[in-house]
Amino acid sequence: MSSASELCRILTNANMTMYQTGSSEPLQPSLTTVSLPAVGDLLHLSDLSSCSANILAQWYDLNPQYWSKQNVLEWISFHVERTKFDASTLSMSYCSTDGPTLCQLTRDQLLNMFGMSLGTQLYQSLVELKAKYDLNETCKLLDNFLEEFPDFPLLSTVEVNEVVRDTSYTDFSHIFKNFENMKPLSDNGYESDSMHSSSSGGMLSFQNPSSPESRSSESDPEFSYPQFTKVHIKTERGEMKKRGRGRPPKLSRDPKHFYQTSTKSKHAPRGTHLWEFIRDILIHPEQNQNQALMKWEDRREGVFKFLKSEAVAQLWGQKKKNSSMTYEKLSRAMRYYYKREILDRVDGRRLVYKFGKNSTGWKVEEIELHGM
DNA sequence: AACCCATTTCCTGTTT
DNA sequence: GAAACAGGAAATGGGT
Repeated sequence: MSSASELCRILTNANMTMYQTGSSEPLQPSLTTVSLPAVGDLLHLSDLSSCSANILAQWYDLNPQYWSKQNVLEWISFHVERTKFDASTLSMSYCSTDGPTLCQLTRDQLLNMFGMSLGTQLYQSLVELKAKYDLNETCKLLDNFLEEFPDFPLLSTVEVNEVVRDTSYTDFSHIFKNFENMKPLSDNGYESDSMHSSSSGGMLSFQNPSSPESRSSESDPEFSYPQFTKVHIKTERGEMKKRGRGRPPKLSRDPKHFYQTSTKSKHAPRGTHLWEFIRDILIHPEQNQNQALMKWEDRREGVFKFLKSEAVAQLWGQKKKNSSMTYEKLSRAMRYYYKREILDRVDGRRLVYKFGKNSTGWKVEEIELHGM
């Protein structure tokens, strides 16, 4: 195989790995701009960019493909605690499984087994972890390639970041940007199956899940903010001054809960605004686990309706890592879109909205044109 | 650091 | 009366 086709194959595989989910906005870095971190740093980088960097669990440092049953169990336990999932509702019929079997499960299978909330969480985590190790392997291939073809002409177009190759580097932001963009999940978290389905019937066990209460969620920096009630916030702030209107500070900013996060990517995934999230639910209804969350009222006109408003809000909250999202709050954001003409008002019809002239990507022709 | 943007949060009042 | 809708006000947090 020629060096050019070899490089092409490596990058194609990498792209397929990272974009296989058909995200609505796959920010595809071009060959001319992609920054390639040195292989030796890759795992480290993905650790840093992962929100679970502080979890030194064995499973976290291992490709899911190689997980033992115990690793799988630890991983599930971790997510049960993280989502404060009521473990007692889990069916014990899901017997133990090892990593290879787990990796064969489809998203639907996971959702069937663990439900919408935990299932989605597990699926996302699994896809991310798989991608993390797949990316690592891709870079190994690339490093080998670079050694083998040091004078490959296309290399002048590839930006290999020297700062990263230098162990004294300090700034990862540019890499995080790329890595963030390369996230395997579609932004909405209900992407089509990227884990190939196979025979396995999805046998997972939950022998001894630690109860959700047994440990504080502080173990996960990303989910370190406990659920405070309105009362709590009011009391806490009321001592300083009367709780004004507006948004209270996020607890994750509290240093007590925000330890060791200086290396974590500080920005939420970009590129998906609320209206895009809504649009994607509408144009990919098959990705909602047969939940009819929304529907078109008038496809041509862009009129749509929320069927399960709170479920959509929860999904939006999940995406924004905000478990307290509600339809009431989501709808306020929707109403702000009227002024910007991203949405047009639909009077007199509850839960019905209409895309405006400043929204894109929802028209049938657009979708067909761009293969969305 | 300061500013902007896109929300998020809260709230009061109105409509369905 | 409950659920939505409206929209003001203020706050957050990522990005520049």
